[in-house]
Amino acid sequence: MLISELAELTGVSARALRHYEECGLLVPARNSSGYREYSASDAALVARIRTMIAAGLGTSVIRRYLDCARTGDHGTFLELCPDLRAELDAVAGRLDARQAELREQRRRLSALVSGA
Amino acid sequence: MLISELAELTGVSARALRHYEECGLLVPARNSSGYREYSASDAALVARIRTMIAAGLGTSVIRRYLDCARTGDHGTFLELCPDLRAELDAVAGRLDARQAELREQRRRLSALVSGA
DNA sequence: GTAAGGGTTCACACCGGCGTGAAGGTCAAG
DNA sequence: CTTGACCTTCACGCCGGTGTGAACCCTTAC
Repeated sequence: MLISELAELTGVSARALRHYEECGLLVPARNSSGYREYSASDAALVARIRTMIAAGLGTSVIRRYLDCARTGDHGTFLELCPDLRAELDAVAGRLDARQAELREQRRRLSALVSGA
Repeated sequence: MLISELAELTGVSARALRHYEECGLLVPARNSSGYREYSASDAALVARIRTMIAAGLGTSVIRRYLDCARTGDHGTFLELCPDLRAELDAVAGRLDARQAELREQRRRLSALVSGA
């Protein structure tokens, strides 16, 4: 299918799909006219990518994640990529830090509004 | 005092002080050579600005906040600027929303790490 | 032939506080 | 006069997923 079809099917913009290709997340075949030709299974891949983006992962981490998944289809593939595990932990740490930071900001803001 | 003195006194970089001037937060006098000339009371103002930045306020909101404070030195000046109150509430809302979003991201990430 | 509606590849805009040069003026000290 | 440590005003870089044109090619229908 062409890019606009996959876009409508997944609810992701064509621009985003091209972006995913730029990042090496989802590289479709090309037909004789140079048009991107997606397979039916790509819709599921897009869904996985969206989930990971929604989890706060950057495209570079997602790429490594997907590479892990591709090379380790059998069993718990995460064990095959210890670096990835560390990377995910790092992301989690950053999320937690940002969360704590936001809590602190919120506290200061409340102090300003009430006590100003 | 000159900019580097205020910078050292407050622990804020000279670049940041120039940035605050750009944003209209702290506009110092100039001496005959064009050098910024800060007054002693500016140190306290810088501290207030830092507090507000730490509370998640952007420079434009801080500017309005300071203008309010300047025009309403007597009494509870926040009442003089109902728009400002609304703006602070809006900022608080955005902080809360971002916080909820981060919590959701964190949840999804945990699901990915454990359940992948 | 041509208009319409796909597709393609750049490449800038965003958001924002500040780091970080670059190019050049000012001034006290040697 | 010169060195050096200040100061000044630009102005780009960051961080990154995506919106939004611009300029141009493919294909189908009239």
